[in-house]
Amino acid sequence: MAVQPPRPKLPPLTALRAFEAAGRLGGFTPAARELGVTPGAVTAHLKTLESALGVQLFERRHKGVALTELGARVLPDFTRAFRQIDAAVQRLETEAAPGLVRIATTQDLAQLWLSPRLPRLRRAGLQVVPVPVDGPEAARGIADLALFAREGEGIAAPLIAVAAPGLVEAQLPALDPAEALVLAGPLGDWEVWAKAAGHAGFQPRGPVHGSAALALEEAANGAGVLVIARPLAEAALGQGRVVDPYGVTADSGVSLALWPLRDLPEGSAAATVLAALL
Amino acid sequence: MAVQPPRPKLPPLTALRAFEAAGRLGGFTPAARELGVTPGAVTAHLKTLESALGVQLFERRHKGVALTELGARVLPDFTRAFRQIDAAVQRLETEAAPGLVRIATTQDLAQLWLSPRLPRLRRAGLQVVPVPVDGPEAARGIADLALFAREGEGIAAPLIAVAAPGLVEAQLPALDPAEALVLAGPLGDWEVWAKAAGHAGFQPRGPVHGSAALALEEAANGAGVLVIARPLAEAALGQGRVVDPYGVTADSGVSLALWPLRDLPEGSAAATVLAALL
DNA sequence: CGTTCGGCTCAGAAAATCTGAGCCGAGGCT
DNA sequence: AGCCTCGGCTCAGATTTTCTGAGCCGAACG
Repeated sequence: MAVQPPRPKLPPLTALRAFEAAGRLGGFTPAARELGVTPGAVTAHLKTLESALGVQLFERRHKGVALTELGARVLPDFTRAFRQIDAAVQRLETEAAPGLVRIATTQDLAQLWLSPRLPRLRRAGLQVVPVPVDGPEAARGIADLALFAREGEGIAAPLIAVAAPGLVEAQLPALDPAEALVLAGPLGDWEVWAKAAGHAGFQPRGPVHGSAALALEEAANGAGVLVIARPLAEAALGQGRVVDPYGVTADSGVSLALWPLRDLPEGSAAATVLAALL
Repeated sequence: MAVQPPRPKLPPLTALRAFEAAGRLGGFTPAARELGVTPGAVTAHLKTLESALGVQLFERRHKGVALTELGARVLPDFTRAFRQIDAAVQRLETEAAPGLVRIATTQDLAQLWLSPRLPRLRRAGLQVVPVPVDGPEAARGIADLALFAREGEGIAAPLIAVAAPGLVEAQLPALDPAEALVLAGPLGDWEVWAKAAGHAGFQPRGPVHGSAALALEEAANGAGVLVIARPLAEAALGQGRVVDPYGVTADSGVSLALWPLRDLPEGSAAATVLAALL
């Protein structure tokens, strides 16, 4: 008879969303990435949900988690339901701002690859906005297109070395480890490039940058030689801010990929932009 | 190019829920009732949503609001989507606690009408829990059945007058305005009863109670005569705690209604309870 | 046997959400 | 005209939710 505490409430939508993501992706950590929160937050949500319902949704394994039988049974319903919500939101946003195309990408790709290509699209009346996200997983529902580097097919992204024109002058600069600027990540892989250039085992010792834009700026300012994926350096090469003194190209294995994050209606602004950029 | 503030996010689910409810119910106030919050909270949600999207979803009319053309266009998608969520939650809860049946009702009905009937159901292995809510509108999604007084068909709820047995003794108590206990609301309508009893125009002056349980307790303790819907007094009459000294019955126009808040699968615990209580 | 992976816990911080009270304009009523 | 009611708005402040960050722990990997 005890009529529970004051306000009976439905389980919080945000906890349900966490359950859905964790179930679909098979873990709290990937779910956290998708939701743009820390894993601890997901843990907390699931704990809330499970204790509110008095049921276990996940089995805690030594490494990771797995849906319980009950969890697996109800998950598809939630996946469907949230997909519908996302679709409705997408539609609303599209209708709210027709002609606006959001591209989820990294700061670097936005600045060095996308930005130079936008003016032409703008002139065609398409409003394109880069949305900075940590990774493709976090792009769910917040953009129309995704642009990221990834292994496999796409826009080729071979590695080249670049340096300030002033550094080259009459002769090729010697490869000095102390002046070898490093861009972290596969888009700035010195090892691969050095091998292709016949300097296998070369150890760059210059400053390490996380940002391609900054690394490129440094190179343009004469700080040294930088290995970088060509598409990122194209604008700077075109403006003569850097040059490719060695002419050595190496395949990094990754390429730039641009893909739709949802169904793009035929002839929609997003579809047009996608076609124009490829 | 300005890459907006740090974290691009999807519109908060709770604001979307507010939009859906307001759109479906045609106003912020009814939506607030359904969501169990104040109208101000709904106003705020809609403001958030509209400014996040940069779109007007509602036209503000002098009295109330109306969906804009855009709002009306997208509303059905959201209604469908949230219905799916609710259904998924219902299913999850049912699977989490099979045999548990939640009945949304008022404190009074739970205590005076439902409670006496539960032991029999419990003996049949059905776990029935009353969920106290403000009104039927607020019951959405948090219970399986709803039990409320309302105009129209249902379990008849004629008005009778009751008093403590000690008050009656040898003769009928005179109708003393000062000892006429009042239960607020249609389930305690003195005017209707008095007219049926041939005392048209009688003005009760006793204490006014909002709670039927409390009013009945007062009557049982000899505080005076109380007009109340018979179903609420049945248990007390059966125990001899109060008696019906006048034997006058008046139709209040309202009755008790018990109805399902969602599809009840054939043979489910909720369906069984519904059948047993009617 | 050290390292990595993934989840858990806890305290504190930040943000979302809610309330309550009063305001305002329009329409209905007398 | 004057009064009342209705429904939404605003604002400050309170409350609750949600999130982070740092450290812990056990198992699997190599």
